[in-house]
Amino acid sequence: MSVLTIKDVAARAGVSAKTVSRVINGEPHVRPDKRDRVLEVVRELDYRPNAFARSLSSSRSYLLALLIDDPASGYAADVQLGALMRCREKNYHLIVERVERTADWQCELSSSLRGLNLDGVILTPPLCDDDALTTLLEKAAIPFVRIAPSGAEAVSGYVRMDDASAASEITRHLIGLGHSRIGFIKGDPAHGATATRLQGFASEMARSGLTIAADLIREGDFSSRSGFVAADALLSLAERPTAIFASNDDMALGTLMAATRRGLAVPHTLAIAGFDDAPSSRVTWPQLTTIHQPKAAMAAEAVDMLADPAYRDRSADSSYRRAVDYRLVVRGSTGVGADGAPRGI
Amino acid sequence: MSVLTIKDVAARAGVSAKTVSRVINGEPHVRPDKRDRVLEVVRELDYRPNAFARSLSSSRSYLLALLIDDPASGYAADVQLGALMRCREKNYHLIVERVERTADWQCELSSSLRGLNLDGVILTPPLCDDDALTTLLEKAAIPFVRIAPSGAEAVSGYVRMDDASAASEITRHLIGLGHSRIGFIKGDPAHGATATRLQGFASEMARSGLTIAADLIREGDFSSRSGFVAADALLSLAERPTAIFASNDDMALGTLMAATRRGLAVPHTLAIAGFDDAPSSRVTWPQLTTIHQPKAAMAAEAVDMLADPAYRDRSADSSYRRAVDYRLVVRGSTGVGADGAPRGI
DNA sequence: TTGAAAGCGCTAACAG
DNA sequence: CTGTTAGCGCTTTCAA
Repeated sequence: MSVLTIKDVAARAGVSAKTVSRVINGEPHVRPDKRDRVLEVVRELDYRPNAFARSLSSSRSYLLALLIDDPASGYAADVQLGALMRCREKNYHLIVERVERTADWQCELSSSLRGLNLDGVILTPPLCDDDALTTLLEKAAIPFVRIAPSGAEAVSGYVRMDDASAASEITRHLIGLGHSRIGFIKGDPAHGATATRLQGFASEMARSGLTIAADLIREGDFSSRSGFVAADALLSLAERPTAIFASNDDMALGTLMAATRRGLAVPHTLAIAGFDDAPSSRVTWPQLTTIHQPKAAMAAEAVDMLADPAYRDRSADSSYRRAVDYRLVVRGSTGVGADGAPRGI
Repeated sequence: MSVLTIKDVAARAGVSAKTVSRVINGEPHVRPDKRDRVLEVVRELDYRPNAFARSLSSSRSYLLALLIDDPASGYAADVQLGALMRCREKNYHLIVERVERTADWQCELSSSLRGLNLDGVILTPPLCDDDALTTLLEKAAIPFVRIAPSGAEAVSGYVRMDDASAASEITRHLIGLGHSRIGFIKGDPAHGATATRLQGFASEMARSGLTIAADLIREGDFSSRSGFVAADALLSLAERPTAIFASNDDMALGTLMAATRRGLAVPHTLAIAGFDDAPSSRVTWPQLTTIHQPKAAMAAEAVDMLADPAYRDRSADSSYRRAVDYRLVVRGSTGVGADGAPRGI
């Protein structure tokens, strides 16, 4: 069952294999009539070039890898979707790998990726802030782009959002609603966004002349479970907050659970705000007020960078550092309609 | 910066390239001392065989593709995770592709996959029941395994669960709780599971001598939004159900939203059951009673099948048809603890 | 048990 | 503008 090769096409079209190659790759210097003839045969025979042969002889593999810490998170799903669609458009393929923090993850990952001749790697949080990982990729000379990194400007291209401003904006929204005792639930310390979001919250509180009681800031790890625990502690305070800003949606859902279990009306007795606009932010009643982060668009930009041949040499160029816009999404967990019922649906 | 090749290793170890190849691939007929020496050099040089060269000359690519209809769903995420981990174990790579129902998806998909020399493809619902797709793969001679297909036994290997029995079991649970007016929300008609789950529900109702009023069965499409709409209609019935069985968790969440919005106490006034044990089934209060489906394990089995060289020729063997066990998970949306509060956390 | 030779299907480099 | 010649790095044959 030998497969159709470039030679078959060449023979049929009455040209050399190289000419077929030129046509397929859109190279110039082919006479229009020959080009047309080749394309015709390609269609006729339904020929597809073998990706392996192609990348063995050229330097490009048309293969990107998406490295993910927690593939089950809604965040990862959105990023993946964005990358997937852009890869499809550009005729790239996407290999997804989970990076587990086992004893020798570096070795495993390295052996996994190095044989692959990848055109590039996309790093999602918190991997984008892992020095060991970025060093590894640099050593292996594999181009990479970071999504939502928190520091290390010059390391590589990246796509990020201004988390601090976004956190400030959602805080301002809560303050504008009349809240002054606002609880805050922090995320996983391994994520750069954890510090940035807290900072955005704190600076906005300060700007509004509000002080933050120390016991209103709680630890979390971005899981809904941790949000539940933190919120439960906040809600059992003698003087409990009238609003809680959980620094991602999963923890905001945990907060909503804790409130519902105690029979507190949301948003009337307790307002809740999240961050990320995860799919799950829309599956509760009330729905969550949150910050929309264009995760899919960010991933698509990352693909664009890696697909750009110039990126390989100029990955630290400022043109490969992009900031995308966020958007405050006000829903029922903080908002009330004219009828006094939570906004939504 | 030419990369390390098998020749470098051969030279260093004082053997031929072929011997190195034998060692790497675990072939027999190599003297132990030579084998050890080669392995030593491999470690020393940190050599990784080039995956492209390997698959160009052999028939295997160590590449599997996971085809997904809706990558944003919790279902897809779980399946992907399971496949990912098993691939890692077996030194396979996983390419994820979204299959969009555009005009010429077949052509796109075909060109996307055919050049890749895939060792196999994993089909998730509802793609596993798409005849056009399975035919396409058969024609291209690409082995595939279906996850949770609803029919076509002989088409390929598969891993499935007994959805009908599971639906019966959860229905029995509701009946055992004293419910007799039970609403049912159907899923997307394109999914085979939609019919099977309804059938399991209906047969258990019949077995218990209960009749199902026609207006208690509602259409949905597996989205939480559709669950909300269907549940809202059920709850506005003059004689509303005391329990609702939504045939997946997303729709059960929509049901919970509708109930909460109306101020109905769950599970006291309305019991809710879902199906799938999606991550989101645990982020509400109360948490959802559901059927646990071992999605990750199913995906892992699929990988095992495709990695088995014998599968290529005997994909229809009965040994490649597996059924996995489900498990009823009772949580707060139907269960009440000793204190009268919903079970959970 | 080992190695030499001959490709896998494609593209880079060079001629024409 | 077009074709020829060499490989890319590995595995397959087959002979030793």
